[in-house]
Amino acid sequence: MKIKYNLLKEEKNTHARLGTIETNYGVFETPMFMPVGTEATVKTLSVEELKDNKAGIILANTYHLWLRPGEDVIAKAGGLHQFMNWDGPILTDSGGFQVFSLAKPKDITEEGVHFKNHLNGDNLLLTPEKSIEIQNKLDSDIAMSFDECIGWPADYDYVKQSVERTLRWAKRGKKVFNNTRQSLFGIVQGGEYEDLRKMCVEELVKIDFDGYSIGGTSVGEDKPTMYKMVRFATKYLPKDKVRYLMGVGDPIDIVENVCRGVDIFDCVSPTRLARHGHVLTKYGKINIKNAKYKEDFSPISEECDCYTCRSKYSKAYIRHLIVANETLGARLLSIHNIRFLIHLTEELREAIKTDTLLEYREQFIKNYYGDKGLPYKEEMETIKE
RNA sequence: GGGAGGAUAGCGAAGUGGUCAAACGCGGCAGACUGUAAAUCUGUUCCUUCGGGUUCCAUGGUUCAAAUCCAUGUCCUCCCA
Repeated sequence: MKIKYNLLKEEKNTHARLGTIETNYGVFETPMFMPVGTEATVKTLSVEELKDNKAGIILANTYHLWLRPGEDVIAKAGGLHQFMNWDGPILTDSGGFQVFSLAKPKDITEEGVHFKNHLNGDNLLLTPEKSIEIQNKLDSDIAMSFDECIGWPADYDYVKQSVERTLRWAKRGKKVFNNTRQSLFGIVQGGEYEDLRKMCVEELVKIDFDGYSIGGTSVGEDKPTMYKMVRFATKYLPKDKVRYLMGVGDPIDIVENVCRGVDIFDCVSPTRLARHGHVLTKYGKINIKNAKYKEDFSPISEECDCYTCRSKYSKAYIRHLIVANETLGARLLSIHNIRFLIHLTEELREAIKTDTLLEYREQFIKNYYGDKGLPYKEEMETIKE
């Protein structure tokens, strides 16, 4: 069956929504943070650890799995869930982000995108049809349309023609889509231009997708610009479908964008930061490699319920592991950071239930940024309007 | 006892008359990272009141100028007895 989004409640003072999503592999609540497992693994974590972290859904990447091990291998294994031993929901990204991170402007044509295989240099062509065909075989719960993710800043004319092409690609993908167990999402592009975001939403809704995501953010823009882009999309998106903000996972961005009506987030940052020794805490991000933690034998957080903190692994020990380049360090911090973001979404859900989201936001900012204050000028208008 | 080669910043190691406060690597200290070509990348690492000061085993010497040449000493490595 296709996924089913149930809107349970809208928060009184913001655009935040409480909901659930039913899938073939269980139900999860939204807002939700989705850990990224590009290569069919959330780096360093076992599926048991993901469950323990209460991950409702995870993400894998079409581009990477296409190159290695190949979608046919995964189909033979019985699909991605079987292959990676994960019995929860999976969303596959289409390869659209790799258009931004790997392709050059000249590689992007109406037909699709020419890549150099980053593993062996082969010339490859990924098209909207090919992306969907691969995702159908991977048998994820949610497939994404193949889009052009563009950087920021980008001028209006370029964004306009790019959005129009992304819409044509979305149509082409939908046309060949043929997996009845799977849902297909459309991606809202349009840069920072409200009329383009609006037009994109309207055209996507005409095509009719099972859910909608917001793309083209966290590509170099400042935070107020990102929040504006998000609001230019959520403002026009249908309320009965889920909204997924792609690639966003800075804690403050999750709080701000939940306030603006986003239901799902994904981001590589908790795992990447973990591998580099950065730790998310209620009182801000810390770099555990700093010399001041050398003899700090206390856990990262007394309040955190993640495996790492529950087990009382000390900062000094984790620091040692990271400095010594031991994989356990990356794993303990990945567990903690992912749990931190998922726990954050749990608290946001509570605040939505009790209509106290603005208060929660204010307290969160106070704790997380302390005296430094917000890293941007407050932009309350886009929460309210 | 004889011979040969060495001693350079926390460590390893370039440099063998001026362009040297001294390449590079490691280690140290810090920073970045947002749909993962990312266990990656960047900065910094003698002292400083940022004017400058003091360095290349030690001492003495040659020279306008020495990490670099000469003498002596100390220590290290290898070879022969």
